Amino acid sequence: MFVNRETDYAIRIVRNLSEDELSQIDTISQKENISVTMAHKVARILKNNGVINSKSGVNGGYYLNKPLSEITLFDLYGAMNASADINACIMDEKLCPFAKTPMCKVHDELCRIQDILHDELKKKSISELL
Amino acid sequence: MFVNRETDYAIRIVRNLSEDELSQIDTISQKENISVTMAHKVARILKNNGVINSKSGVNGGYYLNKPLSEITLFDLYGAMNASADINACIMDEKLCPFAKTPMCKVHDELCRIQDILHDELKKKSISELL
DNA sequence: AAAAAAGTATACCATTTTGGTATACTTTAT
DNA sequence: ATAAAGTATACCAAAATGGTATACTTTTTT
Repeated sequence: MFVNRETDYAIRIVRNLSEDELSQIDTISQKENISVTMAHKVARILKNNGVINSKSGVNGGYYLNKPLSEITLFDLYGAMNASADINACIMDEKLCPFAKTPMCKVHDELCRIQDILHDELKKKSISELL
Repeated sequence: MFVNRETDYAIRIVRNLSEDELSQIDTISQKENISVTMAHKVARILKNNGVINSKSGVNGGYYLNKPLSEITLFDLYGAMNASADINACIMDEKLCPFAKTPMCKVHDELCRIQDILHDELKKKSISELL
């Protein structure tokens, strides 16, 4: 599946955050029906990849550094997945016997479709998914 | 990866077939740099899913029932993958806690993007990838 | 200082998917 | 009969997926 479970959870967690207040994982996990341990895991990954921020301790929680309207599906996809490429030959040309000489039409076409897909993921901000 | 190795092989195998002549796996596997056992495996899957046809025995081989220009990337993707859905919540609404009541914007948006992706896969015929 | 709330880190687990190979057929033209 | 070609089944190792468990550290409040 292109969008795996953790990426799905990431979207639903982030749409509960804002710049001006701290939100707790416990609350979000209830609201979005995600197990609390899984929600912790996903939030930590998002933080380690710079998509969200946090404050530890009592009254702590997660928050955003920029408005929700400036975070896209592509940002979340990138944070949760090793690669956003749709085919291995795009990521690693060694896998494509025709990458260079003279040229692989399959590779070209998949690149084109990937661009369209990425554009769509970039177009949509998470604030539009509330 | 959205397009896995076997699906990639499927595209490169099919683009070597035609309606009017029989092509042998051995030849194709050399031409496309795919191991002969893997090429056999993929060809068999394609045949079992009705995308290509074959004739056994000496001078046998694989062939097409309709022109290459009428076979799309979507056809091959469908034959090689259990589902063409980009998110589990699209395939199985039980996985989406908000599928129905009242409605999940994430689900809706992913459906929209999936439609765009599928349209692109349907637009392109394999004859354009020679 | 102690307790409580909240995030952080690491590690582990079972299951499924992926990518691939091996072996042994069956079918058909020569 | 033989050889060429597709067909079927089964197996395998490695990686990805989806998830849990345990044990921190950090910070506020009392």
